Amino acid sequence: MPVHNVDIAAKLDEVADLLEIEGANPFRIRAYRNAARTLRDLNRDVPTMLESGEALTELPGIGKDLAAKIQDIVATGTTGVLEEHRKALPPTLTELLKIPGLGPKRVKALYRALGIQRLQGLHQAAKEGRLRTLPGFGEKLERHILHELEARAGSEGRFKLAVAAQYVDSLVAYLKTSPGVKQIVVAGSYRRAKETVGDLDILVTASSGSPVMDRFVSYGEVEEVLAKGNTRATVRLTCKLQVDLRVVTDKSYGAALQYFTGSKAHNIVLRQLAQQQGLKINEYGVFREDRYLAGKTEESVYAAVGLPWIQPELRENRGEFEAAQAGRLPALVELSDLRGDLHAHTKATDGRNSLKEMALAARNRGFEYLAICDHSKRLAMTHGLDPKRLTEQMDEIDRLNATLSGLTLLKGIEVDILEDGSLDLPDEVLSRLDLVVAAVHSHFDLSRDKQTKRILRAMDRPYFTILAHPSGRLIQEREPYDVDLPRIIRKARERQCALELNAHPERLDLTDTYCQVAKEEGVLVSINSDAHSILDLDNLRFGVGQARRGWLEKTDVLNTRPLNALRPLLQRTM
DNA sequence: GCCGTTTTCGGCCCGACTGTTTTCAGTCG
Repeated sequence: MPVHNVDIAAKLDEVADLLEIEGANPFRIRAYRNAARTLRDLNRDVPTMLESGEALTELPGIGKDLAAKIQDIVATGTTGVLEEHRKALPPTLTELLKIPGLGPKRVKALYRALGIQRLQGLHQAAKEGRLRTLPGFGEKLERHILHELEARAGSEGRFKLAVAAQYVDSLVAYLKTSPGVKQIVVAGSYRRAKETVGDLDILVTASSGSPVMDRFVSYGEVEEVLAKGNTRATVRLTCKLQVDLRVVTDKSYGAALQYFTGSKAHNIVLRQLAQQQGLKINEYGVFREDRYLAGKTEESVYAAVGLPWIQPELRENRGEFEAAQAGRLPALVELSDLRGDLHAHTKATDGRNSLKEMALAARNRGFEYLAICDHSKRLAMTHGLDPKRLTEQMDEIDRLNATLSGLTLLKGIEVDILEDGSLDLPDEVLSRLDLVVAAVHSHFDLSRDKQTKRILRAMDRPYFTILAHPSGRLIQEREPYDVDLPRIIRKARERQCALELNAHPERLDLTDTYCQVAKEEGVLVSINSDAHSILDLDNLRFGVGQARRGWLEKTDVLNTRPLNALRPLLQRTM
């Protein structure tokens, strides 16, 4: 059975979770977490490494013991230590750890005292007011838990785009090797670059008699075949992702692609427009009466109703039809438009790579510049920089810049915005940097008014260039903090500062709709990787997807500027 | 459980905050 690095990492994290609830040695737990992280960040497939005889013990944080366990997982899907601990405790307890406010101790208490094993039981007990009776719990925590549980209802069963992308890539590569296959494309919300996808819709054109359908259902990761006919099959993968495959004719390819890309709201409007012109659009083509008019390409489908082709990311019925009719569709920003990245970390705080490694990786990706923005001292856990260490880093950047060709490192900081809206480092220090990226990492639960004023106050500081991850949300994990973003966007215009679109797949923050607001207000957006390793630099593609959903064009994005045009935009005069 | 040894044992990032307490455990990042 093919096993992906993310799957192995999930098993190791599960061991760590269970050990934590049991109260095991914290360093042992950390060893499992470190190994999981190493595998997630790895740019090679572990099963492939094993096949070619590469030693896993060469990887950081993986010794003899963990290497053997990983081999077990690849071979059998599990390993002894995991099975043991799954017997000792209900394995569903790990679900509870995902609720902010619940750590191992409280989860254990919930289980021991109330017999709570899963989210459903937790919800019930919280509603009945039984949580507050436990030592260490109170009314406030109970309310908080209830709120978190209710906020996440409805998002179950969806996959983050970057996670789905991992499964998609190998499945598509597998299908491509089927005889007779011509075109393969993933449609649906995946193609529209939505931040999460519920299932995958794959379209294939193939010569008649191609065995692609049989190959699809016999893919090694298929857990269950839910339906299988001549032109359509549905399966569920072992990772629980549902995948539809549709085989269509060349003649219908464009119509099917349009139809299955959606969104539903977009397609309804398109079909209405067709109806008004006496046409009918379905997944087979555009028809007048029963006469086929178009459908080979998506362009031909839109052209049949008098519209230019509309980019998939815009297809949400959020004004794209009006823009298309007026000839005002945006020329959406592309990954290749980015000239650099304005937010990356190094080993100095919680990154994995050195300054030099980050610089070389950025240069390899064709960047012109990379801004090093490590954490400030307030984030003690990350070993945040104080003025002295920041100064040392600045000196190191100067030395590196003197020897590097083709890439300029910019001096920056991801400085914490403190509760009162002040910044975690003095102006005198910030003034010596090329840019200041400021971020909220604490006090997420201030009232809307306080949170908004806190950020507005920070934006008034003389050295404030970019507001990092403006809403603070973690997709499917943590709700955004309560803040008046339109007001912050207006402030950004007034103060001539930029907003970040953090491209980390768990953040994608600014969201698409606020990208649109920023664009309307004339506020520049910086698409930043927030890279904590050299591989994270590749996350920019997810940020670009979100930016495109937010209608951003090249000129709306700060880091599409070449360095000489960028520098004046980073300078603040007040 | 890993790592790096003065090679088989000791160190491994820890400070701030919250809600619960009545002096601090648990969680977060």
